Amino acid sequence: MGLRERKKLRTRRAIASAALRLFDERGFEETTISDIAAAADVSPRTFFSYFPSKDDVVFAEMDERLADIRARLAERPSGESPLATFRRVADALVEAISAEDEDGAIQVALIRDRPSLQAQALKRFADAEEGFVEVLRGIAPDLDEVTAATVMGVAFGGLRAAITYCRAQRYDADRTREATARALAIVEQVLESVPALTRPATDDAS
Amino acid sequence: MGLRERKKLRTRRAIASAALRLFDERGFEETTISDIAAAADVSPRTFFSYFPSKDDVVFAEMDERLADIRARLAERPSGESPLATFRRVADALVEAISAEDEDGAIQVALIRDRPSLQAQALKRFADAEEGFVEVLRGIAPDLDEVTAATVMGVAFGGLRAAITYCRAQRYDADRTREATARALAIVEQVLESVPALTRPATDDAS
DNA sequence: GGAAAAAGGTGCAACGGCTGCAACTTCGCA
DNA sequence: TGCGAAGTTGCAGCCGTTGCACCTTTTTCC
Repeated sequence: MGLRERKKLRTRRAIASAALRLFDERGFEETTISDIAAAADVSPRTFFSYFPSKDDVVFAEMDERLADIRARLAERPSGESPLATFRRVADALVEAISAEDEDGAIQVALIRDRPSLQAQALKRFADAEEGFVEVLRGIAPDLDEVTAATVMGVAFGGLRAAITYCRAQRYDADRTREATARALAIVEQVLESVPALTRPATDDAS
Repeated sequence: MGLRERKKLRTRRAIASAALRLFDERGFEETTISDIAAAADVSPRTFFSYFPSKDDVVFAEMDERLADIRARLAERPSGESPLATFRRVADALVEAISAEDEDGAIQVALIRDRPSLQAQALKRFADAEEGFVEVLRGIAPDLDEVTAATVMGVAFGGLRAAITYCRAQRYDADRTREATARALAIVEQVLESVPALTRPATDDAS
């Protein structure tokens, strides 16, 4: 990784953390792009070469983790059942959004309190779901498409609802893990009733 | 209903349909608030006393129907089981978003093709779900909260995924109804396995 | 090591969504 | 008929966002 890329990453992080800090101190709407740029020591114009919008900077970290998960979804051990794959992805998702550090906590509060950010968080979750549906279609091509979409909607819907609940209740990371584990137990019970999901996968190399 | 209110409603409809028509003709981003205002014969400033944002005009009709559904959710026949209530709400939801008229079709296409509008549609769906969770808490106070949220997430998640699929596939209203019926069958099978939902409701008058 | 090319940063100007404010007009009611 | 409330409008302004042209830094290739 060259000097250029390292510097870019550092700048990106600087902008994101400056933004989070300012959002926390004086509020999201009360912070302008100029403020963020000044705090991160770049020009306002430069902000937009790192993030496409002010909202997106809130999701900077989450997007990195989601990209990771998506990438790792491809490296599925051949023959693994869809259910097992889902379990892995679900665990990773829960970890991806558990706010351990200070920036994470600010981000969670921001999203919880702002409807427009909530909407964008939901969209990201839906996109993750869609990615999983694609994988599932590859694994179980005999499964009817509406059924596949519905079953994944059920799975991700349950998980999402549990996470949203934990956030609304201001659960910490530990209690969140505990609650989502219970939610996943319910969801998995559902998934186990779909035969196509528990089979070890046909594994055509499509 | 006085002259005043009738006139307001007429203006609201005029703005909404002018907007949809313009979005269809020249595109969403290419249409400005001024354009819409001119087409609806009001001042640009007035637009914002009817809709809080340009995006919201796309959801004008949907929001009316969702408000209806929410209102009717309160008039639940006493003793009806949560599952039966869900069925009613789900049917109403599917109807609420089935695009029968031309404006509806434009609206559906707009949302399908624009990520930011998709996000807002998801938010509306999530809000409907939340309303249902509140009702469920009233009906079945003995049901654990995480479980209640998860189960409703499962139900609405499945329904939402099916609807999204139909839209992506450009299904017409009939095929959408057929596909969502299948999705609902899957979802209801899940809900039937939760004892608290099939009981005719405790009906404390909370 | 140095020149050319590529990539990144910056300032400027502009557009458009959105808001507060202060008139002005219209409507409902007594 | 006249008064107060509600609705409409224009204005000025903030801010997010973008295209463009110019400059600086890094990389690449000889």
